[in-house]
Amino acid sequence: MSRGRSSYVGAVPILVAVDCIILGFDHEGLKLLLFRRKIKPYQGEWSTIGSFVRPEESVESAAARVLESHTGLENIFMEPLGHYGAVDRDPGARVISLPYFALIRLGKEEINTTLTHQANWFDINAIPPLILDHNQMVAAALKELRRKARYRPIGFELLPEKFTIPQLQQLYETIYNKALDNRNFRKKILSMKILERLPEKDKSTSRKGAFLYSFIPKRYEQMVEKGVDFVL
Amino acid sequence: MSRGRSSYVGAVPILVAVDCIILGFDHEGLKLLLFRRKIKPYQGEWSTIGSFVRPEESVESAAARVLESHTGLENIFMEPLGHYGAVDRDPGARVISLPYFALIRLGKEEINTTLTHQANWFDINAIPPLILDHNQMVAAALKELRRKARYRPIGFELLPEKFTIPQLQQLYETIYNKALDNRNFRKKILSMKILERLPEKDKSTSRKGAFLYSFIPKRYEQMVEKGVDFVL
DNA sequence: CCAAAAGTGTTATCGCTACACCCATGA
DNA sequence: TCATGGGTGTAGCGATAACACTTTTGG
Repeated sequence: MSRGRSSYVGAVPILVAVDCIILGFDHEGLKLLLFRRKIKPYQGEWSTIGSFVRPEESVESAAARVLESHTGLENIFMEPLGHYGAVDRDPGARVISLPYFALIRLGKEEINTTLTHQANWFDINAIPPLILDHNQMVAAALKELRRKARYRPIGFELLPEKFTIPQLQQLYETIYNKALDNRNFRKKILSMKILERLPEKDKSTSRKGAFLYSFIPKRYEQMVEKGVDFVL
Repeated sequence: MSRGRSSYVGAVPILVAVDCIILGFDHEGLKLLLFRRKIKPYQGEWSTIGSFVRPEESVESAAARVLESHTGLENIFMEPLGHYGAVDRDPGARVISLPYFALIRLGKEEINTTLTHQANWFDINAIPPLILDHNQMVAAALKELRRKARYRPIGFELLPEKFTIPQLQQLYETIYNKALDNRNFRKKILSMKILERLPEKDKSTSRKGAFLYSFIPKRYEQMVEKGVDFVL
């Protein structure tokens, strides 16, 4: 009982890390942000980005700190993704990892800020071998993304504020890896009444131009609450 | 670098606990298994059952150990349920908790074995105040159970091997807290083709008797994989 | 005027919902 | 014989899936 405030005599503390699986979407498809590891073991290899949880911060703020310090982004959609707790998963020490999965809106700016720290966006279908069990974590994140996309509208997190319906369709097609009928897609997404059509058009991808839409936050939230079976 | 095999200098280890949220189902409804806490602080108060993760065991096996040592049950359906990592959640020490949610089949035997350790089954609608953030964990477990029940067949975990359709319907009614039409329920569940009708009847609840069914494991697994929107 | 992407309707089918009565049996 | 829970069918409606052509406009 001589170890400060702890009354849990005999319990052995363990290193706890958070790892961020950062996904983004742009015209080329779904991307994963990876980093060259800065410490040993496995220094220099590709890895998701993580950090040990510090005594004075919550697990959640550790994850936010990691994301912010490597991308400059704050208030990002993040969600815990289980835990990895095998005894020998990390040869450097016994470490329990709590991965978070983050969805970010890809614009040109974000990509630049990250290129500074030995970072790179990888196409989701061409992920290199990663250290430890990180490939597993990425696979879990992808599975979770697909699950999520099915049961709730997604897009607020992965699309810019204004987007076109073809863009949204492309996002779903990328996630499901499957072509969708554009008439039915439009019908279904519009019938949810979570989109507001703006007066502007995006002419960057066609001569005709596609109308821009934005999510109606209130209705979007209602849909998330209620749950939707968005099989396409 | 004098602390053994760790190459993670400066990282501060933290106590990690697992907590088991144990749910069961019987003729009276959905139940939660709670225990009187054996250690300080909060000794004697109602709590889910937990333990610190030991250096030589994985997180998962810690959860299995806790469940086994308090109920005698092995090979139970258990699933991690996020994590609780606020700095001051436990006044005894900085502890990160990794709750697991377990579903067990309630028979008379199980109840007896647990009554020895200051344990009690509580109706899910009458949970007493629990220590720390355990009420939150229980609420999360319930929410997860409802979510699960909607998106995949459930029942393998909560029902005995042989069960009747009225029993299964009652399980869903309890989970959703909502009455269901028995014709439609039957139609839907049978159309999934995951049930096999046995030649026997259970006569314990009616003079006529209800046919016993069992799940067809293979088809059940397929359904779980594929996902179902089981809104009733 | 043409290439390229955006946008638009209809029909057939399927699954869901709502709803009420007969059946089997033990006491 | 009667009380109790178990078991069954159908019709209407709404959602989904399949399917091809017109519109716009910059070059």
